[in-house]
Amino acid sequence: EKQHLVLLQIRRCGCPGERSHWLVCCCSVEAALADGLEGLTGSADSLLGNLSDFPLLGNGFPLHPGLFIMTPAGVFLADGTLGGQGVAEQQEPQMPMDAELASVVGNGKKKRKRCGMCTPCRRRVNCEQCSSCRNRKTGHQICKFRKCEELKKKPGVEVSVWKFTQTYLYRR
DNA sequence: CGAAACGTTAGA
DNA sequence: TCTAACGTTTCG
Ligand SMILES: [Zn+2]
Ligand SMILES: [Zn+2]
Repeated sequence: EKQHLVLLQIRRCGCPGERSHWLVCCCSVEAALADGLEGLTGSADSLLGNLSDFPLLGNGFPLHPGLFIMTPAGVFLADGTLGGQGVAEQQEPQMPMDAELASVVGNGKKKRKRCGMCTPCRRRVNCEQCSSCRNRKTGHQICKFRKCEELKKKPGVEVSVWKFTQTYLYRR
């Protein structure tokens, strides 16, 4: 099924030495309404249907469909999906990062929490013999027998593809 | 590379 | 304010 998102801000990504791409910040309709974002009052339906709710869309951002790559660090427009519309000249490279943008971008870097369900998580006593236990003062690591199986995995960059249409994004 | 040390942050 | 412990940096 489709999941609609409210577009908060679009700006050029400031990655040094990289080809430029767009950073698209969005949030759920519910979150936008709860926050009372300027210009975003009313029902979800009216939000999604009205281009004037997204002023940045009228500021040179290409409206035709493109592919977006969602990562914990933000939403990126895949290279080569714009069909050469002079993207590079359309916006200042550095816009001030407001709180909204920072929270969206920062989500990917938040500290992960133990799952609480795996066998190590359910263990409640430190063994006091593993290297983590013995080295607790300087190591700051949980007992090796209590280390969550999920946290042992790489921070796993979850990437999914989103489709862009006139005024909203939806997940395929 | 893995392990240790360090810096940091979420929660109590 | 303190503790636990994740993420990052440094070490071997
Ligand atoms: Zn232990
Ligand atoms: Zn776990």
